[in-house]
Amino acid sequence: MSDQTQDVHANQNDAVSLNDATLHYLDVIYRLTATGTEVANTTEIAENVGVSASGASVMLRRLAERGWVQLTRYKGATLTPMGKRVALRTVRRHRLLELFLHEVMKFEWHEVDTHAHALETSITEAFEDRMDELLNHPIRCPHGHLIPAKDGSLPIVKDVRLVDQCVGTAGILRLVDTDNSDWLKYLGDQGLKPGVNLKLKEVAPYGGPITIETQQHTHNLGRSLAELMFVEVVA
Amino acid sequence: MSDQTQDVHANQNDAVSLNDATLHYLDVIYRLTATGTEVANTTEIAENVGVSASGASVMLRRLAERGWVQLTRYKGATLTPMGKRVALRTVRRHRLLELFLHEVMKFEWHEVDTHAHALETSITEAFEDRMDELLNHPIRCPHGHLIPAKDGSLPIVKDVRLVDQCVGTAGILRLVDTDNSDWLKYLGDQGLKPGVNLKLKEVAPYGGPITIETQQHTHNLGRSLAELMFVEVVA
DNA sequence: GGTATAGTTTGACTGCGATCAACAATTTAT
DNA sequence: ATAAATTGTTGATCGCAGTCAAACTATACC
Repeated sequence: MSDQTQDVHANQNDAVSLNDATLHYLDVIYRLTATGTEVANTTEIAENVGVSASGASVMLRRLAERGWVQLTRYKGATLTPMGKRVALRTVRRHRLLELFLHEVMKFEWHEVDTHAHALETSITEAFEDRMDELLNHPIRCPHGHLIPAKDGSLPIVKDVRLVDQCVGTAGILRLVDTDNSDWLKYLGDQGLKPGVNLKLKEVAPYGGPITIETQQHTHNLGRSLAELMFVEVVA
Repeated sequence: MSDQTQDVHANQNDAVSLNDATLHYLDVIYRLTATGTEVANTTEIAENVGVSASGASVMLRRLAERGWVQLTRYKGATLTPMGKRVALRTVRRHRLLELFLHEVMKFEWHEVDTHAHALETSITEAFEDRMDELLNHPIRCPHGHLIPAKDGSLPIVKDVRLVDQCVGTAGILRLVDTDNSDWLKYLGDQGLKPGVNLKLKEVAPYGGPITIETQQHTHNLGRSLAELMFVEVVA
């Protein structure tokens, strides 16, 4: 309780009044650790934030000192529960923004990530809430990623990896798990966006292409693209 | 052409890639000098930016070194033509955002300034353009301020100060020149927003109140509020 | 098990935008 | 015209987030 206690306390509760850099790092670490991988390593983080590895290293120490991340030297970083709350708030804003940009501002689904990124740390809470209302409390962004609630909770869904299904499975495309603009544009142009009904027709062995069928077309997709797709199986 | 030439050149053309602080100062100086007053003085600027006078003084020197402002020591600052271009771009974004927040996001007219301020330095150019399209290339923000074009030009209008008109003059309210949320709320609640038809009924002498008449009501306004209002006179 | 290599951290330093305290210039009042 | 009050600038210093070069693990290979 010496002299620089003030903003630590302010921050504890509202995930909002943190600076851009902090929010950006926490967001990156969240995304890197959300997918199975237990810890995010320095180089990965540095690349995703867009700074040198040494820069990231320094910043990670700061974030650890402030209680946002759990750091094991020479190993990697994870978010503390507090850090995760903050990150989820940024993720919420990002995904709400993506949907807003798509639905209201009529941007293409492969463009929204960039613009959402520019805005995610600047919008006011009222703006966040207003988007949520306007969009009717949505659950997913245009790519199908889940939108966390303000308390950090995530909706429960039945997404499964398309490439893990057996041939003949039918389902609804729910998520295309990438923010790579080119891939999104390609898939979008083929009509492969969340909501579309599809059936798995063929899976070539040894990482080969897969064949899927929609109402209109049959598509042949390379494995790396196919691996981005998650579906809800329908009986 | 030594070693730190890069961003000076980048900035010269696109008013966009400047940091928040610079944009904020230029915006403030623009607003302070737009209304007749030839130069903006340090204290005024400091107050409007929200920093100490000494902080503003230092920053002003930096802005002068970089060619955005014309500085006369102990006198005050004005924008250079280059600085004015940049400022007008921020003003454009701010006012487009205000209208967007009002029309699309359904914020009240007294709320939009705050939220627009949070966003004005972060939006992408595409977002700016999209707002402009969506709103049909508007000319005024919700309070009636003019929206500069991307080249910095301002539409030509016939706004005149209400308090300078003689009793009996009828006109359309075009501009309420303040961003004070309380005053705006008060006037808005009375229906005194741009677009409304009104007639000047009485002007009390010695800075006393004025009386105006609209379709529905007769309003008595203190001089300071009345002075915010600009009208287009109709014959 | 010792060494090359990839990944990580440290140290010295930079730029930016602030602060406060002290000082200087300008303006106003007597 | 000088003193007092106001306004503006400077100097020292801070915190933040970055850089590069050098030093330091951790691990994988032979």
